[in-house]
Amino acid sequence: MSEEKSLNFIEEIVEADLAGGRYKTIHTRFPPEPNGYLHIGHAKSICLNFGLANKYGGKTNLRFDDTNPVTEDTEYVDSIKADIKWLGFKWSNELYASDYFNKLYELAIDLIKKSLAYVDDSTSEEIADQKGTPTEPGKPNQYRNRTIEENLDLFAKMKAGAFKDGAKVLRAKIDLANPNMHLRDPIMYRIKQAHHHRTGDAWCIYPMYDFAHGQSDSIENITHSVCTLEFVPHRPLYDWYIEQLNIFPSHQYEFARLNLTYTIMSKRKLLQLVNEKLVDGWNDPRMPTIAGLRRRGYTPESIRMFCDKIGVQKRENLIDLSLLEFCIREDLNKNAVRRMVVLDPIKLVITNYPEGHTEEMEGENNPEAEDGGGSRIIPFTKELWIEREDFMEEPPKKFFRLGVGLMVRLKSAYIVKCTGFNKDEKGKVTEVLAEYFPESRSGHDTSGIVVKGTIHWVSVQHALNAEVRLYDRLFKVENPAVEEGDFKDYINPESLHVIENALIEPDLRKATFSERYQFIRKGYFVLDEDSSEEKIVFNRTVTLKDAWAKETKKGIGK
RNA sequence: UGUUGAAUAGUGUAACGGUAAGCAUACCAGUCUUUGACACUGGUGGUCCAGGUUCGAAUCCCGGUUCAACAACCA
Repeated sequence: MSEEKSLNFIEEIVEADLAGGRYKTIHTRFPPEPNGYLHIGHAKSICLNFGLANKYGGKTNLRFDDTNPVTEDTEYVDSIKADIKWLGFKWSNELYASDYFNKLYELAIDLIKKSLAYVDDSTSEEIADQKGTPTEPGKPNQYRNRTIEENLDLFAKMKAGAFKDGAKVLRAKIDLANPNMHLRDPIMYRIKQAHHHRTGDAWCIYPMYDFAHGQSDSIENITHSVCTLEFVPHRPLYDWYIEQLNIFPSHQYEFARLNLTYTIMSKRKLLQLVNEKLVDGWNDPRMPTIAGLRRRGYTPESIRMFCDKIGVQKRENLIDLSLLEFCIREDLNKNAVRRMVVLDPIKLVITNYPEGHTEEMEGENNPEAEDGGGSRIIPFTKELWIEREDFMEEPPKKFFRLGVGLMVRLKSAYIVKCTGFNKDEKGKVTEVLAEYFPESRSGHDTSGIVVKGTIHWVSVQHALNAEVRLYDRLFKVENPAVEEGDFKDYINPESLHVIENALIEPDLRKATFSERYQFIRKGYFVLDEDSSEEKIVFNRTVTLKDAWAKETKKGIGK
């Protein structure tokens, strides 16, 4: 019945490898460097790596690529683990590149003994100079001819701490004229007198990415080492080390990283936003981090759905934020509890309703659920808060809300007809007057009146206060990464709008962190971690689609 | 001026020499509606360019164009 879903190119490779007997089972890994929080781009990689193993019955390791002690920290290790779990994936082994420091050191010695590595005393500038350019070959220096014995001795001294940072490096002896810059005697080890978050002060030499990653893959018997496109030029080096070392042949495959409109995906830039306090930490709800999306109210299901929809390919891409928004709406429409909240209130007085009387209205929790998701009680009284934008003194045609003479249904309650309004001395409307039709009560409507519009409301007497944070896109341009100048100049100054005193229906007092809410006609919301007994805080995850807003925008355009 | 990779509706992604080039989203129009939501219906819109091979090309070959990555003691 179900349509055959086509495979992505990596799945095709895996199926061919399995079918051809190259491997009996596959083994992938997710290898973050613990120097920042995971973002939605990592989610793509996580879904791919874990998804591959899940689909083909293999395993996925979580391996921290912690070979640079100066940028890494256990705070990041912890957040990364929490985020992967939250996304719904389980790793087979929790491993660290630093687990392999001894092994890697031995492999380096092996290369020295094979005359394939040497200690170089040049400064980083000298090395850069001698490397040439992509169009000009590099030149060897005097250190390239050191004897095996001398190299062995020097490398041992490097490890023992005999030299200062930068004084010497260990380099692979490959080909200074290779058109691929990565093969021009790449650095394998550098000296860093730095404290490592796991190995402490045991080491003062640390392997470079290229001398650690492939070997770590190999040690773990990773069959398919999947990474992003910028590592394509590293692949010959990845293969070279494995071949010269004669170790398990892991293979590297590359896919295009995720780019999303109106945001940035560079860890370096995200860190900058955090450090310069342009956002409220790594988990600011405007951040594209997993922690930020979680706080914003995104669900793991919605992010997985998104990753599934964007596919996996080798071409550069820039995905519409609207696709991510579609995914969360899709999920939340089915699962969010409906509640009424007035963000920008104006009072509605029902002049023919008895003073001091309260009626208990029943409102279904979720019309998308089979049974309506159950229901809750909503108190109805003579004075209600409604949304200021739901009343107009001079309503345009097709305005299905309130204006003198117009009728609407108050959601889950009565139909009312607007009879007038009052203004203050400045001309601002202070209250809207209406009459209700007693026989139009929701569920028992015998009035025969048909209205086009339904609006939400909250009883003045029963409403509670809450802070509501409305989030919008972090940047005002589609692709801040390619704009001229500083990316921070393109931050959207209106990315956060705080409503201090929104009026929420009383049932929301029971709001929980795990529940998701749809504030009827306003959007999807989630309780924020800043909430306390005294103060309720909601974050807007995403708005509802709003055809009327488009309509009015078009009107303005004319 | 080098190497490597990539070009299919606005965006993303299928089609593996034989489909009227499919799907999703976005957009437009309409139906429905006690959420101007959801749901449903219809629509606009595409193979980077030029040659060649072939009965037949998005797909193979050949030029060209455009974009991206690569010259960190970062990963």
